[in-house]
Amino acid sequence: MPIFSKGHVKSTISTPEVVRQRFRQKGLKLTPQRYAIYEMMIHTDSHPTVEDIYHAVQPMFPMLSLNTVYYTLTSLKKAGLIADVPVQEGAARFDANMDRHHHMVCVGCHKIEDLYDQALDQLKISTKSTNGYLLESYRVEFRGYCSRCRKRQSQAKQKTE
Amino acid sequence: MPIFSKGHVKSTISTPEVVRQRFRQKGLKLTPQRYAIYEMMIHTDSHPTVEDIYHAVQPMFPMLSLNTVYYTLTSLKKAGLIADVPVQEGAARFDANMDRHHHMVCVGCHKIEDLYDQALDQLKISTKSTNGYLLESYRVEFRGYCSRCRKRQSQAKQKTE
DNA sequence: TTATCTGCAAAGGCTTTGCACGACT
DNA sequence: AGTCGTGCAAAGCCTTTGCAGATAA
Repeated sequence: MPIFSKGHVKSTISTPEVVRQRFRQKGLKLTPQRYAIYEMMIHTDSHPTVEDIYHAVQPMFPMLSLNTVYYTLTSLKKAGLIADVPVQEGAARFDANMDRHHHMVCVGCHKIEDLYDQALDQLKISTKSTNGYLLESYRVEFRGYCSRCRKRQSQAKQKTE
Repeated sequence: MPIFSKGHVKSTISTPEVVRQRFRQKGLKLTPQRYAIYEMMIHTDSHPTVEDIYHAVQPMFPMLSLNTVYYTLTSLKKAGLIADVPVQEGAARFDANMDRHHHMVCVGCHKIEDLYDQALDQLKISTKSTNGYLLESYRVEFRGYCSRCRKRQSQAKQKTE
């Protein structure tokens, strides 16, 4: 069963050596905590919060502090190994998937899923509209209801009918 | 001189009566503080933060509390009279321009400007990509450098050459 | 009159900062 | 050896909550 069923081939391969090299290349020291955090990030597409990451990694490092998670995420982000997910709902969310993609946010359960769409990757703005801006990047965020929340809604509706 | 030089005709007209009616329609009480806050919001396109609004209105109401600004903004948002600007940089930003539009964020000075572009208002996603989501809305955020920051950059570059 | 709004105060959540010890290169 | 990372603690910023008095409808 493919990890990505949507026709997207993940470009991020992570063996310990690859990770080690990637860190060295960016001038980042490779500590066990960092390795664990980065590994965890690579193997999820759930766009975890700092707390999520902390609770996922902490069992392996009982002494791990939240602070270190913050620090690590900041470092990884500066190095371009992860990105923060542009959603404004209290806690920040992070994403180790650096392939070009966009996001769908479920209004019901606040889940965030990746969206791959070629057309979205090629948006063009007429220079007339940009008011002198030199635009370098953009992101598209879709909002709606995920399949599970839709099911839940229609069931709740049936009951009241 | 037109307020909107980009071909956009502002649809929000605000006379005191219109505001009064709009509030009543939404079941909002029209207090002097609220009126002042909403008026201020309507007459700016700077996407102010709560603090910005507070400092703009406070001179007229020396007793005004930040709390009231928060409360008012929450009420106005629930009523659909304003929207929060989807940018995640510490403080929330608000916008009384409810016409369909998108935003350009300046990476240099963090200014936010409106972007009107018909093509952006008609994005379509193939249902194959949506993984069961029922998408209801979306927004596009562009990032880049505004004309002023571009000028500043090129000047700084000249000096070092 | 009554539900809402205001202002003050306090608490809450997320994040950053300071510092000394420890670890990676 | 020296720089960077870790953990603990404290502080910071933005926002929400609680409550009594005031006010718009």
